[in-house]
Amino acid sequence: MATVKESSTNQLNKRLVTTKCPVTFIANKMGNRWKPLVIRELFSGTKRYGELKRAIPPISEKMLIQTLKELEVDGIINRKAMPVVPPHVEYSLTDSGQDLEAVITEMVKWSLKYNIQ
Amino acid sequence: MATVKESSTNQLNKRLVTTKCPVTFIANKMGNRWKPLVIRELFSGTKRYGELKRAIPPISEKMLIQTLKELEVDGIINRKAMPVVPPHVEYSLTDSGQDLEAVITEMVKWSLKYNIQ
DNA sequence: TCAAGTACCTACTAAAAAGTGTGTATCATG
DNA sequence: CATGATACACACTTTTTAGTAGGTACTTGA
Repeated sequence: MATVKESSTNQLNKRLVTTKCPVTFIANKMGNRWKPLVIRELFSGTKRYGELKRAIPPISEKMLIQTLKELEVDGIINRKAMPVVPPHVEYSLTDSGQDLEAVITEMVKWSLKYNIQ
Repeated sequence: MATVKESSTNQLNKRLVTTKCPVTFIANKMGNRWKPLVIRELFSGTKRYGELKRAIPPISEKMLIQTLKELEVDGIINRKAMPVVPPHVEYSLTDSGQDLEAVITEMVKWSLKYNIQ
């Protein structure tokens, strides 16, 4: 789903830093272009794939599922697929996903204080 | 220092997301491979370029100055150059840099709770 | 029977981030 | 007179991330 060269210095440093630095550890879980937006949507409750898509218009379908898959693998969200047709899939936050709210709250505070635009 | 194509969808989305999402806003300031490590070093006080380099062995000189420059541009750190030779440059956190400690504290809490390794 | 809606998958390309390697000026020291 | 230490600068390559553009299966409704 994204080929990674395990032996590169980039990967070595990434692993090194991730295991030594809690900030990087969490950043790898929630810190890319779309993850925070998806997480925020799920703070207000369980959502379907299509609902997330409509809630975040500029995201492409590829980036949306990619983001959802990574969040699922990292245990931040749950995926519940109903065996019906047309498909019906629901996403929700896990406990660790919910616990991100405290972190995000602090980030929002800082951003409001220093975001001048 | 890193050529960016302003017209790309990537950049459009980056700007869009950065202005709409406080998490992304702050992530752009402190969320890459080396920034958190540099910031952490500076939590314990002013440091010289060479001290930072020795404190974070795997970082390359290019990545270190690049990181320092970005942090300076973003107002997270101060750079104080003494007009002596050999050069003597000191880096320290600004107020907004200091204020990152609350954010980082929450991140550390989450990481300690969910970092299983 | 043809289009629309569901939740994806896959190959590909463009762009950005990270890393490598070399070079700079000035002085002190051996 | 060469070497080391200081704090960088710059061109370049590698690796990763983001985005584009197609396609899938099944069913309902017109």
